[in-house]
Amino acid sequence: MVPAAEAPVTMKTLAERVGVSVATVSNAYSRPDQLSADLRDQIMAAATELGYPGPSVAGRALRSGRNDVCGFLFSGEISHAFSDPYAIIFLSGLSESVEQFGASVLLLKAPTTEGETQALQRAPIDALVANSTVSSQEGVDLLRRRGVRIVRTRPSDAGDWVGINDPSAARLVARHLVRLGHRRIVVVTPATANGRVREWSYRPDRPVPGVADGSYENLRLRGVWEELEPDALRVVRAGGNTREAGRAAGARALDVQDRPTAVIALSDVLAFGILDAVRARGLEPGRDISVCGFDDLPEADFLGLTSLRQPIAEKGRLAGRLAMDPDYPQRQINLAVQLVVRASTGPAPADR
Amino acid sequence: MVPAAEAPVTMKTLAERVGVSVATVSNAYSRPDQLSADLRDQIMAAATELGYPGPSVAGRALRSGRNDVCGFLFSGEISHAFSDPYAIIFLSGLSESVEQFGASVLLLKAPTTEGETQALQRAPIDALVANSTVSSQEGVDLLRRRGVRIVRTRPSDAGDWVGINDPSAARLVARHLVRLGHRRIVVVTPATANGRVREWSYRPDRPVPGVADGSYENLRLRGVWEELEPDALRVVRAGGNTREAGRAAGARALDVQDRPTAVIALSDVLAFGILDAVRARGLEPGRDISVCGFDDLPEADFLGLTSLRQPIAEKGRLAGRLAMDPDYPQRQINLAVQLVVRASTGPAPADR
DNA sequence: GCGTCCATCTGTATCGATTAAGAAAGGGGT
DNA sequence: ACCCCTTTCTTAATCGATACAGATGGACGC
Repeated sequence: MVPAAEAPVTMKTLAERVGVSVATVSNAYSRPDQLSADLRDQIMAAATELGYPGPSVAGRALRSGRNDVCGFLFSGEISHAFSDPYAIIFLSGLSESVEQFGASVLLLKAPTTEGETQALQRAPIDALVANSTVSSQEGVDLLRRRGVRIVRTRPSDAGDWVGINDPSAARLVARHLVRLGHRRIVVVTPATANGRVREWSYRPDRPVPGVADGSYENLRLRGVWEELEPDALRVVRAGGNTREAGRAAGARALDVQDRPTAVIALSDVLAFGILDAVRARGLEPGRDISVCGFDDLPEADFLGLTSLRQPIAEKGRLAGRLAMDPDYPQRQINLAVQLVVRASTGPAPADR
Repeated sequence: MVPAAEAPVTMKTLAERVGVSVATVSNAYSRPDQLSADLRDQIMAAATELGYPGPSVAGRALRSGRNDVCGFLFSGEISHAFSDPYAIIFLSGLSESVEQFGASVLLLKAPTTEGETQALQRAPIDALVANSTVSSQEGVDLLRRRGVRIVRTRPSDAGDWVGINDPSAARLVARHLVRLGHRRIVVVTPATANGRVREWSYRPDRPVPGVADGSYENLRLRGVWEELEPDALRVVRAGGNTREAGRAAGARALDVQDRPTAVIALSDVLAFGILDAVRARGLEPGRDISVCGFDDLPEADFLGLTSLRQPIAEKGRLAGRLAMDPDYPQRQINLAVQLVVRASTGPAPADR
C-alpha cells in the first residue's frame, strides 16, 4: 500500500468527517457552551481519531488577534540578564501570572543590530513587559502601534507600569546612614555589560557616564544625594552586576586615603561582593564600615546585609497581570518598599 | 477637529497610497530583490509617513507558516529552572543561535495542569527544544503533528537531538576514581523540585524513586555502576539542585559509619555544596575524600573541583541551529566530553 | 527588424481559523 | 392552535499577509 499523501488535517477535514460545519468545530474548541455536550464529545473523538492537533495557532491568531504570548524585553546578553537573581525572581513572578492566563513568556533582547530589530518586530506577542532601562524606544513604539500593550517596570507619566519610587527608596537608605552619623558615602552602581571599574564624585547636574538619565540607578543616586551634604557623594561604577564585580568595586571604593564610612550598593549582588571586600581587608561590616544593598534577596538575610526590600516577585506578577488583562483597573502600580536593617550597618566610627 | 476614527493601516492601505499592488508592498518587505530600489524606498517612506508598523505578524505567520519563534521546554518551576547555572548557560547558547535566525525563544513549562497543556498547544513556535527530562510526551507529540520540529537534548533512536553520551561520561568519572583506589562511592543526584534528602543502594534492576528511566541521572548512575564492584554504589538524592541542597546531601553522604572515600555529584552545583560539607567536617577534599562534579562550570576551576566537562553553551547553540534550520545536515549530534582533573580528587586514603 | 530575455510589477487564490447574524427545531404558556 | 423563546447549528464574511503564475516594456543580440 502506498503511504497516503501527507493529509493536512484541518478544521474543515474534521467538520466533513463528523458532518457538521467548521463553525461548530471551532465552537467545540473555543466555546463549548455553544453546542450540545454530545456533539462536542463526538467531535473530540473524531479529532483524536484523525489526529487533529487542535486549531491552528496561526489561523487562530490572525482571526482572533490573540497570541497568548507575553514578551519580556531585557537589555544586554541573556547570560548577563539571567545570572542576576533579581531577574530570575522577577521572571518567575511574571511567568507565574502569565501562565494563569494560559499564555507563555517570549524572551526578547533590546535590539542592537538590524537582525535583532527584526526579531523584536516579528515577535508574536499580545503584550510586552519592558524591563529594559533605556533606548529601544523606537522599537517599542512600533510595537505599540501594532497593538501590543506595553508595561514598564518603572514609573512614568503615561502608560501602564508597575514599579517602586526609586528616589524615595534611596532616600530611605541614605537617611538611615545619615542618622547613624555617616558623612562620607560611596554608591556602587551596576553595569549591564562587562567593563572597567570607574569612579566619579556625584553632582546632579552632571550625568554619570554609563548611567542613563531616567534609569533607576540615576534616580537612586539622586535620592541618596538629596539626603547628604553637597559633594559628600562618590560613585563607583562596577564592572558588571555580579558578586565578583562587587568585590572589585569594593576594592576601588575602600582602598583610598579618605575611606568612606558607608557604601551603598544599588543591587544586593554587588553588596555581597562588597561585604567580601570589606572582610578581606580585616574590617567588620557594621562596625568599621557600613554596607547597604537594594532588593533584599534571600541571601541578604543569611549575610546580615541591611537592604532595601522591594517585592520583586510581586512586581513580576503584577506586570504579567497588566500585560495579559487589559481590563485590570489599576494600570499604574506603585509598590511599597521597606528598609530591612541588619548587622551590616551601624554607627559611623569616630573620625580617626 | 474630531479625531479620525482609528484607521487600521494595513498593507492594502499602503499599497493604495503609493499606487502599487499589495504584492509589491509585501515584496518590499520580505523580498527586496523583487523590485527596484527606487520603488522600495518610496514604499518605505510612505510606510513611515502613514505609521505602518510593517507586515502583521499573524497574517505573515498564517500564510508563510513561520513564526520565528523557538520554544524551550523545561520541567519544574521557572525559578528552579533558572537558578541552575547549567540552564542559564544552555539558554544563552540557545538564544544566541536562535537570534542569528532572527528568531526568539519562548519559555514553555512541561505541562502539569490543563491550562498549561493549553498554553503549550497554543504556543506559536516553529520548533521546540525539549530539555525536559521526562513525560510531557503526549504534548510534544501533538506539537510534532502540528509541524513543530522537535529537538531533544539527549540521545535517542529517532528524531533530532544534540547531547552527550551520559553512560560513558559517567564511566570516565568512575574509572578515574577506581584507578585512584576508591571502592566505596556515593553518587548524589539532583531533584527538580524541592524535597527531602533520601538514600538507597543502587542496583540497575531496581529504579531509584524520583529518577526517571531514560533520564540523564539514571544513565549516569548506570555508567558509574558498571565500573564498580557490585553493591559498592550508594545513591543519595538531594533535596534540589542548589549548593545548599548539595551541603545537605553531603552531610547525609558523609555522616555515616562506613564513610565513602569518594562522592560523585551529578551536577557541579551539588558538588560545590558537597565540598562545603567536606570542609565543614574538617576534611580535605582530594586527600581525605574525593569529590567529582559534572558540567565543569566556571566556578569549578576556582574551587579546584574535578569535573566532567561538557560544552553546555555549544550544546545550546547547536540545539538552536537544529531547531531553526531544517536543512542543517547533521541531525543527531553527540558532543565530546572531557574529564578535567583538579585537586578535589586524589588517591583513596588507606583503610583505617 | 524580430525574437528573446530580464527586470519589474500585478492578479488572485490561498493559509486556517473566528464570529456575528440567521435558520431550524423543539418546548411552554395561554 | 398560535406565538415567542431557547437551544443548537449553519452561512458567509472577514482577519492580513504571501507566492505563484503571468503581464508589460525595454534592452540586446544577430
